[in-house]
Amino acid sequence: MSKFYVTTPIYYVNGAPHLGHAYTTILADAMARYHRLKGDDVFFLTGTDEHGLKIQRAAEKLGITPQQMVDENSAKFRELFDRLELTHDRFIRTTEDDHRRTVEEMIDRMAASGDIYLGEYAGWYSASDEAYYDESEIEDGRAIASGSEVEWVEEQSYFFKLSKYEDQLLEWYDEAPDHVAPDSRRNEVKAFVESGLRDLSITRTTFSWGIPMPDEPEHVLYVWVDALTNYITAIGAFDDPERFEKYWPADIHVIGKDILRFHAVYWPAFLMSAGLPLPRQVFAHGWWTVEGEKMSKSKGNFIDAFELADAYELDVLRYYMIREIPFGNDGNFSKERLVERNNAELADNIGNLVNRTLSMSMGFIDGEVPATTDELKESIDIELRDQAIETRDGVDAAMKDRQPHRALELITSLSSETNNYVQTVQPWALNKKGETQRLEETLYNSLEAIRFIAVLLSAFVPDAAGRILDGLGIDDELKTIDSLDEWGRLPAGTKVEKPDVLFAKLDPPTDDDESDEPDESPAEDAQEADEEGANLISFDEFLNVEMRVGKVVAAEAVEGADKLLKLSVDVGEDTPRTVVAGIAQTFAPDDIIDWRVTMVTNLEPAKLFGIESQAMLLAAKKSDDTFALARFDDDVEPGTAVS
RNA sequence: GGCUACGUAGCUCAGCUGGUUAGAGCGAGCGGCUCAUAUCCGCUAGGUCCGGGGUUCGAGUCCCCGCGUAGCCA
Repeated sequence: MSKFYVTTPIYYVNGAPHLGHAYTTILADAMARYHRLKGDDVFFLTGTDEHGLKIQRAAEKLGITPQQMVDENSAKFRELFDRLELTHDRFIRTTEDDHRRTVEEMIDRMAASGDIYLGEYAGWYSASDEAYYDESEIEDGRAIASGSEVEWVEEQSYFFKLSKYEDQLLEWYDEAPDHVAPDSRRNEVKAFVESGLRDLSITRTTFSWGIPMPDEPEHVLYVWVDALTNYITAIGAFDDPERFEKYWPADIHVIGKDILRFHAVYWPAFLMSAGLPLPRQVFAHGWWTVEGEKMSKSKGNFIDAFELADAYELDVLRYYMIREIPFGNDGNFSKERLVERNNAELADNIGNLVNRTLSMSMGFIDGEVPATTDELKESIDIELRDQAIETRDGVDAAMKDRQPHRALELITSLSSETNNYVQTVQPWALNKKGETQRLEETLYNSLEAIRFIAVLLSAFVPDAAGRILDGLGIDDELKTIDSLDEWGRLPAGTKVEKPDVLFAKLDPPTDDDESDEPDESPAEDAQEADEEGANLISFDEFLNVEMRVGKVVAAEAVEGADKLLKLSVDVGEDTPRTVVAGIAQTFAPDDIIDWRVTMVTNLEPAKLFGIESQAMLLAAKKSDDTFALARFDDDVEPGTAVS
């Protein structure tokens, strides 16, 4: 019996669990279930990451302790995973005692290797991103990438000698190509390491919510040593050597691509430093978009994991998420696709196969598995058997290759083949003609094929698979992968029973459902219009443009620019706006004083010749390249809205 | 900007180290069966394999250039 240790990332408890959390954990769960089905000794770990400045600040804001806050938020994840019927063996929390001890021991070992030293850290830090930024990544006190505020931080910090492990890491990547997967991720990581590694700051003194550096209580361990170490805490590292040695190294760390570097560079280096074996594989999966759009809070298309679980049967959700995208790729979450897959593959193909076969068994042979002759004689029977065996092997290979989507594809194909078989041998015709022996043979083969399908399916759609197996009335020992070692183990005389509808058909989403979608942003509307090739904007979009009547109170030429005038325009505010307009070749400054003109007042400011223009003047360019302004009569008050 | 991938039928994608008429699923059209969740089965659809150049007896599959898309560059 071999072992299988699979982990998900531990999830940071600063928000509600969403689609992505559900996806990662469901995938890991399917792997865990598959290996249990094979009889492996499985340990499946998930949990929450609970330290850090972001938590500390969020708790302060709410007037509660960090501990209260993480207790509450961690519970949501635990609840979700129960709700999704995930089979983790431990839900770890980084605030647990054994974790603190493990981290301390980890640090001691790294220090003993001479890899930890005290230094000075200075840089631009964003608390909300929990990241430091380079000078070049900052603009106006904000990180360009995320737009979040940064502050200059200088502090003493302990460092880890990451640079020392460059060569060893590169060796590890080459030693087995699947240490980091998929290949594209491995390339990225290699390129990163090859470009040279800097030592890593691993402590902070600017906050206190974390595990203190041993003997240095002023210093708190900063995210990664703390978080990554959870993978060994959970299986008793340093506490329970026997258990640890049984499960470590992990067979696969399933992660999202955003945390690849930490898992494929820092973590192995930490382990090398501590003298521990490296994980068998770090596997980064992709992101889900939602109906073609990147999922984000600001877009309002955020899919809450609980809502997802409310909306669909667990089996359907699991099947869809695993089947839809090749593991490692990005994918698009679409209700329409989910419904399609459910209806075509689960309901019509698999569900109906089970239903029709069991119906015939009930109707033609009294619901009792017939006795079989020893050898299959008909070539079509032999083909079905061979296909079942091949599917079993193919599924196993696909799981080894980390292609769970392929495993599901193969199982569905076997179901198709079985439908085909039934269609060809026509048990209903055999029944009518009274060819009892052949009828029994064909029904037996169909039922046995269904057993293969259901056993293989039980890692992915456990509830439905369980109901099929119950319907076949077989003992537990015939529900394992081992029991698929040969064709024909379904025992004669077993009473079968037709299960309730396995997979209900779903109605395709209607336009009404679409409009139910959380608020669509103007940007999306614009994009849709583009896609349709129409140059039209919606009324809402139009309303986004704020236009007002402006009175020109001053005007002068812009030095060095022969086309520009610098204007002061009263748009009904306390102070006039400065506006730079390209109309100098048509109008002299004095011409336009006191004119009531049309201004766009919510345009983002632009700098022209060093002058910030705070609004835009509307004008028509005539065929002779002179301008005409959109003007109002003098009795219109400055600031009046134009629509 | 540098690096790395990718660009194949309406859609989603397979096509390993170059070799017979480029495949699958879904969708669409036509036909068949009736055990079944109006399910299942069969047939059909002829796509410049992003564009151009090159290597080769032969390239979707290798090389170069261009266009486009994505990811990484603490």
